[in-house]
Amino acid sequence: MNKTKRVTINDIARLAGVSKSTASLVLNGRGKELRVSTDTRARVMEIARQEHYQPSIHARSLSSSRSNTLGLVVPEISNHSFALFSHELETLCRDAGLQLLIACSDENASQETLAVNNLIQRQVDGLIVSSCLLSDSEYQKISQQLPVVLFDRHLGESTLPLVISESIESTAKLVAAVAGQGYDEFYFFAGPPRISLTRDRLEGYQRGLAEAGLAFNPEWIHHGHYDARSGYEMFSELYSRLGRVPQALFCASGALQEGVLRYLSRHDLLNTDIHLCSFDDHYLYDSLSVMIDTVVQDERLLAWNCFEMIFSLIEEHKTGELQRWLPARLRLRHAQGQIRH
Amino acid sequence: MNKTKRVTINDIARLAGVSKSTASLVLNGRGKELRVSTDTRARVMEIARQEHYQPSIHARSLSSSRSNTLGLVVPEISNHSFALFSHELETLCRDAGLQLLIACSDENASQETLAVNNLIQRQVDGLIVSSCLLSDSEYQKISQQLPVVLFDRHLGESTLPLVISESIESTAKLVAAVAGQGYDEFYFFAGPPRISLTRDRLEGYQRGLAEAGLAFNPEWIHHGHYDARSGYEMFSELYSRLGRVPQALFCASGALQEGVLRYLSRHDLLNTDIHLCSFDDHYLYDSLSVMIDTVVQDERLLAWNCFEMIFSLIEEHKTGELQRWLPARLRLRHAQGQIRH
DNA sequence: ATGAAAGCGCTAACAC
DNA sequence: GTGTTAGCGCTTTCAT
Repeated sequence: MNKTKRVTINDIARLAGVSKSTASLVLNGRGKELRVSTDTRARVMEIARQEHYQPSIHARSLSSSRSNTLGLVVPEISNHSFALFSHELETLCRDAGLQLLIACSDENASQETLAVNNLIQRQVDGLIVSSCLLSDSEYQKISQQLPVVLFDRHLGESTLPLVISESIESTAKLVAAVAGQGYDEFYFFAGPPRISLTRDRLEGYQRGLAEAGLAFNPEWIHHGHYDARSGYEMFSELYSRLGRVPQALFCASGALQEGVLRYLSRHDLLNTDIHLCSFDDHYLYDSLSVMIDTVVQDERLLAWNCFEMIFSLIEEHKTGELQRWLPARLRLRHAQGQIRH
Repeated sequence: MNKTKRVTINDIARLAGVSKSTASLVLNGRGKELRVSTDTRARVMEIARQEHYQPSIHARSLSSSRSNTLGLVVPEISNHSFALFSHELETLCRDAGLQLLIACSDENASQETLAVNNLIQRQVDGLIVSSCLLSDSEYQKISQQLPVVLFDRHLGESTLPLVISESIESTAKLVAAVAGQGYDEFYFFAGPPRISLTRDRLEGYQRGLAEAGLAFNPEWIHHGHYDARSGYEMFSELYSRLGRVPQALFCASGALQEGVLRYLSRHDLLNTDIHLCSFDDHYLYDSLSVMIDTVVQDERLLAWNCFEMIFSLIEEHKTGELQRWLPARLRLRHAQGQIRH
């Protein structure tokens, strides 16, 4: 690697026979309003083009103390919902001339802290986080230094800016719709009990049961982690305890549902009578032999709101409501099937 | 946002009563070998901790002309294979103290160029790209300035470092296995004809047909783009032309297969007699009512090889083979089904 | 064992 | 209209 030396603004200025600052103005497109002559502008631009001048973001960030960079922390980029969200956000950023830095916490608190610190070192202009921490105190502190928007999960009663799908009500509706079909058991798989995500979905689930008039049984509740392995294990354990598949099961996340599906397909259980439902949809669910009723989040809408919020925070615009609960849809495949036939 | 002023190395030095350079040495863990007294070291570290000192990456990159940053360009992060790959690569980078910058080209040449330039401006220490360009000349030029590793797709006969799944042979095997089951038509969906990805898979497909003794018919070949919409449309067009589903169909990518599945499920065609096969696997395929035979790429292996290669290129280690064709597996679900029952 | 000073590439206030 | 200059925060010689 014989890295050829970088072309700097100094080189351009020298070659164009102007000063650094003039070159800087022109190259930043602000030559016009600042009365640089048309000649000079053309000359500088031309030389820059010829020399393939690439401004150094680092030098720029250093002196302007803006990095034109946004940080995103998600639990897992390979989770389909987060992938869709990230993709959308990346597009929005790119169109706005910002670079998105994506980091994964792998659903792990200390890794999350590491990732966040790393992003701060890189002087991101704003931070968007789907956090797996229990308290918002860390982010409360950070948000004194730079705009922070929490998304997907709220941290306790945090007052920080937040974008999230409404989940209690939608879960309740989903669960009520399913429970109303006359089952006498209805299991619930979720991650750690203390995080808000779990609590909300649990609350929705209980409300749903109540609405449908199914008496709640605490033994139906299972807690693990928000990953496929955990879903697999919880189901495995449940299956061997019951000696059969449960009548109905709600998974609080797509990852858990994934684990359950893996178990079912490996054990040739896909055609048994189990009513699955879950938070988070997947396009392939439409093609499954087993039908899954879901709460569908709108990742584009989430991304758009996050972006809009962080952007106005950064630009210090006054902005609307700083905590937004966005609507989620239900996708009831069983019901649809019933109507069809 | 009253951004409280950033804590710099100057502040630390002042508070610790030492000079900038001493502080720098200590904070970079090189205090020991450079004979800074244990006292001083402890004092500096302690103060840095108290003040939550976060070094500025930009300042550091500016003076050291290394950014500890790697750039990744993929067509679509929301594509499951790329998501898995990115996740894996992100983990490897993080563990090595590097930040991964992910950009999407959306399968679009000019967007790809934009993304790459952007990453170069940010002074990435290396670039990993799954390119949708036709020629490698752009990357040939770039690679004179910084290490570039192409992955997932090769550009013509490019001699640039490359990590890719072997696809001709594996496609041939897959297609032969399917075609050997006595169909008399076997369609082929792919993206643009000129890119190597398409050409390889087409070659594999034709070889497979030949092996199975099925005479190739050019009308079976359909070209579109590598996205789900295109798969949907090609299938739609084919279906209405034939007036029925084709007997067998190979999709050259997971995205195309996605589009086909969407069409099938929307038109209630999932239980018809169609033999699907595709490049790229998905865990949910195990749970589908329609069985799909696939070529399975090993994203972890790909990521690991890319990382290893770019890393040694950056560090200027001598390294092994610079073009690696990694093995891909077959996942034959139909055959498995047949064995089972 | 520690400090002073130059310089990385760029921006922006202020001269001229 | 254009140039001068002083930083931005850090690394890295070279002195002491």
